[in-house]
This record gives sequence, C-alpha cells and structure tokens, in this order.
Amino acid sequence: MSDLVTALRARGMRLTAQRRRIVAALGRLGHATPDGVAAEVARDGEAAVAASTIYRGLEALEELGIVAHTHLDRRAPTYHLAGHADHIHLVCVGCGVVDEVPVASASSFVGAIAASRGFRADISHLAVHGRCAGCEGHS
Amino acid sequence: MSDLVTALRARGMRLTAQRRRIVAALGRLGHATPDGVAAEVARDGEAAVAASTIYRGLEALEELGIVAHTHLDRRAPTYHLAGHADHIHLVCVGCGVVDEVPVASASSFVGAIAASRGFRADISHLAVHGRCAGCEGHS
DNA sequence: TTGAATGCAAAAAATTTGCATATTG
DNA sequence: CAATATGCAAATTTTTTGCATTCAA
Repeated sequence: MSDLVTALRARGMRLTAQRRRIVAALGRLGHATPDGVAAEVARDGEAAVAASTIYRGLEALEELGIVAHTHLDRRAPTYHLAGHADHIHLVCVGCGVVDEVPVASASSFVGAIAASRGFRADISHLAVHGRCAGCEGHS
Repeated sequence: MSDLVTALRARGMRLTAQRRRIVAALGRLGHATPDGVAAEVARDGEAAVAASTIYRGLEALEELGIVAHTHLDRRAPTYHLAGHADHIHLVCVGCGVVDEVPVASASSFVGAIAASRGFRADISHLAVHGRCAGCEGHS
C-alpha cells in the first residue's frame, strides 16, 4: 500500500480520486499555485475538480506532509510535492528568475538554530529572495 | 534631509503625508499586513487612508528598500521596516509562534550561495518554517 | 453504514484599476 | 505648472463556507 494511503488512513482520512489527481498534477508541474493545479487537473481527461476541493485537498495533503508550499512572489502560494522539495529556491527580485540550490547549502544554518533554539527548520520549501548574478552585475 | 525623502526624490517620487503615516505605523507595529497597516494608520488621529493608497504606498516604499515583506503564514504578506529587519523569523507550523534569530545565523549559508551562484541573498525578510522546541517535543 | 469528501453556488477577503481631483516639488 | 499621488468606487482575483449528496473504507 502506498505511503499516501498509509498517511491518510493513519488520520482517518480518505484517498479520493480528486486527491490522487491533485498529487499527480503536482508531480507533472513541479510547482504550481492552487489555480494552476486546478487547470492541470482539469487537463487530465476527467471532469474538472471544484476549486474548493483543490483548496481543501492541498490543505489536507500539506498537513500530512505530502505537499508543501512556498511563496515565490508576493501573490499566490506555490505548492509542490514534499518529496520533490530537495532544493531551496533562490528568487531574483530583479528579473524574477528562480534558481535552485541543494538543501545541504543551509545545513549549518539549520544546525545553528536547532542548537540555539531547539527549532527544527523545514527548509524543504524555503524561498530566499535576493538578486541573481546578472541583476547584481548591472545594478 | 531624511533618508526617506532622499530615496524618494532620487526616483522622482514624493513624500506625502500618507506615506509618512504608513512608515510611522509600521514603526509602531513592527510587522503588519496591509490591512493591519490601514487600521493602525487610521488610529493615528488623521483621516483614514484609502486601501488602494496603502497598497500602492507599501509597494512604492518596498521598491525603495524602505520596507520589506515576508510571509509568516499562508495568507497575507507581512510588512515591516527594512531597518527593523535585523532578524530571521522562525515560524512554528505547530503552534504558530514566531521566534526571531539574528541574520548572522545564516551568514555561512548566504556566503555559500554567493560563492556558488553569485546570488546575493537578502535574508532581511526571511521566514523559516518548522517546529519549535515545544511542538517538536510532544510530537 | 457512516463519516469524510465533493460539488456548487454564494459569501468573504484581498487586491487592483480607472479616473477626476488634490498635492508636491 | 506638471507630474505624481490620493480617494472612491467598481471590478477582479483568490479563498472560504454551508449544505445536500456522493463515496471510500
């Protein structure tokens, strides 16, 4: 039985076709806003899924640690599969480009706050803003 | 002449009473959503400021580097004075508590991505999610 | 069977936009 | 004066809610 099913059942939750499609859509997209997920889910052949179901589904899956979200820009939250979150996002405020670096880059930082505050950081969906090499150059 | 005026003028922008009040409100609040800023601005005696002015004002001030924003929760963005941003937020997904640690905690991380990608990270408004000591304990 | 989940449609929030008017520089 | 900002109100966009119905376990 899949991890997804196991995780859901452990909390008395159910694996519905819609939730499966949401997960599949995120797998295909990588990152997406709730709206984007809805659009992708609609493109998989079956009937469209109600917006409220998308929101509730993402929330449920996030609680289970199946998906996570981050804010790449000021507007909508961006969701992705937690398993796919093996990188940190570097968002350039100059040109909007989003680069990625391994989570290991921040291991010392994570270790420091764990030691000083007992805080266990989940940087699997961390977005760091700043300026990329290009934009920093012709600043 | 204040930095605020200088920064604004350098871009042909103007220092209006409303912008001054927005900055003052943020100074009093520390962190606040656009809505929160509007409420605080309204409490300072003068007439209320239109919501659109709050949004446009925050955007303008952010471009100038006077204020910055971060996302403490999934919903609204949280603004603060850039000068007040001398810390990183640790947001507990378990209980919602927001702790702060000095930006120096992440200096090696910042240095690493600067070296490897030439990316100059601005962690003055970084929010790291995870679980605080308390929530991690009785997990 | 039974409670969790969905669809739908309406309600709330949160932002944005157009434009005439007021203000700053 | 000229160009930038504001106020207002309407239009969008995004997210949430209530409830009858469906469906997974």
